[in-house]
Amino acid sequence: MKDALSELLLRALESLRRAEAVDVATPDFVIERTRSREHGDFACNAALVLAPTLRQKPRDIAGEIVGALPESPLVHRVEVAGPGFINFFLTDRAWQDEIRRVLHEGANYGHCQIGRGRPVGVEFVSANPTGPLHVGHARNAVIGDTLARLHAATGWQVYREYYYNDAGAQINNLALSVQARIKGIEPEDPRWPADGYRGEYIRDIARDYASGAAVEAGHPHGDYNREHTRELARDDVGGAAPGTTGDRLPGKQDPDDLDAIRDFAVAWLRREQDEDLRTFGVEFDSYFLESSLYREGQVERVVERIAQQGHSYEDDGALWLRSTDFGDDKDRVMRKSDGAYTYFVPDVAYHLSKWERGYKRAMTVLGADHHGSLTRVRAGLQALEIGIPKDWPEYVLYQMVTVMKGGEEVKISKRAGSYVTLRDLIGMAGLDATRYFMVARKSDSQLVFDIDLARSQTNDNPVYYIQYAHARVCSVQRQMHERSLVFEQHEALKHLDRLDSAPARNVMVGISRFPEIVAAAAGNFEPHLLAQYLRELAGAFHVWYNAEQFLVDDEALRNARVALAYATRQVLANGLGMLGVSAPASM
RNA sequence: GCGCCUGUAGCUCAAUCGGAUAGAGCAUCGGCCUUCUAAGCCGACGGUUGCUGGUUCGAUUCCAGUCAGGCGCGCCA
Repeated sequence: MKDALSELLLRALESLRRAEAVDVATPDFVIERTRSREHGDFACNAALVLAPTLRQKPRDIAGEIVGALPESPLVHRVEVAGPGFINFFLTDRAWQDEIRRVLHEGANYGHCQIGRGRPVGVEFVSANPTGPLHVGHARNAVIGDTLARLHAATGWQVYREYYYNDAGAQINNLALSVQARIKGIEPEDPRWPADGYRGEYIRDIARDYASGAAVEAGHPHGDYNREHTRELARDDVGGAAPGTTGDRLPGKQDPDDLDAIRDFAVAWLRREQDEDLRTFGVEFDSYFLESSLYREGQVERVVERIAQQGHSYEDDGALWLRSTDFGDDKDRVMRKSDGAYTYFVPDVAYHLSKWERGYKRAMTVLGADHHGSLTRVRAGLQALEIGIPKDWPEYVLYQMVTVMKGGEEVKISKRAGSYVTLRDLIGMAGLDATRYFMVARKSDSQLVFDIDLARSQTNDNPVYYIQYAHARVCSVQRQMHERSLVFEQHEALKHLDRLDSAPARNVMVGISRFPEIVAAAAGNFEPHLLAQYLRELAGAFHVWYNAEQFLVDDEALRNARVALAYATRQVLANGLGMLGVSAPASM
């Protein structure tokens, strides 16, 4: 709809330019929905934007533009208002056409081709396989998955990827912790490893290892990026290649075989994370293991390349990245004096891999507590001097989640082992509510997840409000069936002019916003716009539902109303689908 | 000390890359079920957008400063 108006304006400006009334380049105007009906349905600020360069009064310019606008069946009238806005009042026909479009396009309504099939890599969750997923990962998972769905809906070829930090000190720490448990050492024991993981799950892993139980850590689901899958197939963790059914990795029972313990523990935790994510409706196209970067020499390669480009230096026996050349506030160690690499070097190698795999657009969903690594990774990528843009990859930072229960904050601490897991959260709040809450607000504000509130499944919970609207339409459909009323869509669409009430009109206007919302939510990495919008559309529907009876005797009127109800249901279903929230037929 | 994020109604949050009269829900108070699901609807109450300046036709939005909260600043990951 916006596009149609934009087209009209561009034609008006073009004809003015030919008449030499406006001799500047097309201004960077915006067309937006008005807040108030008095100002029409859409407003455009083109005249206000042009005024300074043309050195004319905005209202005069607006008048000229309006005079040059071509006729359109969508536009009822146009007026100049306020300081120089051009306000469009649309015809009833315009809204009715949109309803026809919804019913015609069905599940595709709201989709667009902005992405033009280009590949985009969405990396999210990427939790260390050292413990169960917690509420922070839940927010990450929902934001990432929703962004992935939104990008798919806007015409991008989406690849979901999970990066496993399965190498380094923390994994060693995991192995030592499990080993201690195998040997019956408790965290209070002086022999317990320093900074060992104290969580109960360590005990579970130890028990399974000692009993010789097998663990499968494959990922037998999803559509795989074949080239990448082949690369990962050389992986040695658990012997499992993503995309295969996964190999069974039995515990060796030997308490002194630290390598075996490490592999078993990582596979065990990956399996658990996979299960949780699958339950959560989140799946990945590929899993990338940090260990593969070391094994294939990619980390070395990055360091050498940076050195070749003259962006590193040695000091105190360590190798440093001159990251201050690229906007960091201090230089960073790449290789410690003991020869080990610091964590961000494999991160750079990993992102280099993404670049080489052709992700001209890549986004990483990252908790705000890791935002420091962002500058370092980008600096490292710049230091490679291979033409990677400064702002690549794009990061979606989300602020911390605090969990409230019984009026008290539940501390999240992986080391202490006392934190609310994703599994707990879903168990308490339910899948739909958890997913909805996690994207219902901007990712850059902190989120307080009140477990008591979330589990009280009442009208406090906006997800029910939305689902209820969907279920109500389904109920109307059932009623029609019971009363042997027939809905003929083709016939109904001829009578949409009967939808002349204010509540019905608000529903139509609300529906027509959906494509704009989807495009904005995807383009700005703001999935909360969609969550918010669905609440508003459901609200408009409930108002209309209460204001007018749908199943009336007048057949033409009845069909018109049912058509609008079905269109509403379609948009709610499409939107909920993008959030990964179910759209129940009855409640 | 430096960097990033946040500050909007009693509470939880919106506000479409600077737009016109800042909107919802919850809470409080008052109404609506012989009609398609009352998990709903209608009405009332509720604001100096933390504070002070600046930029301009216009600022919750941008800039500077300031106050408050969160996160991060390691040869940890």
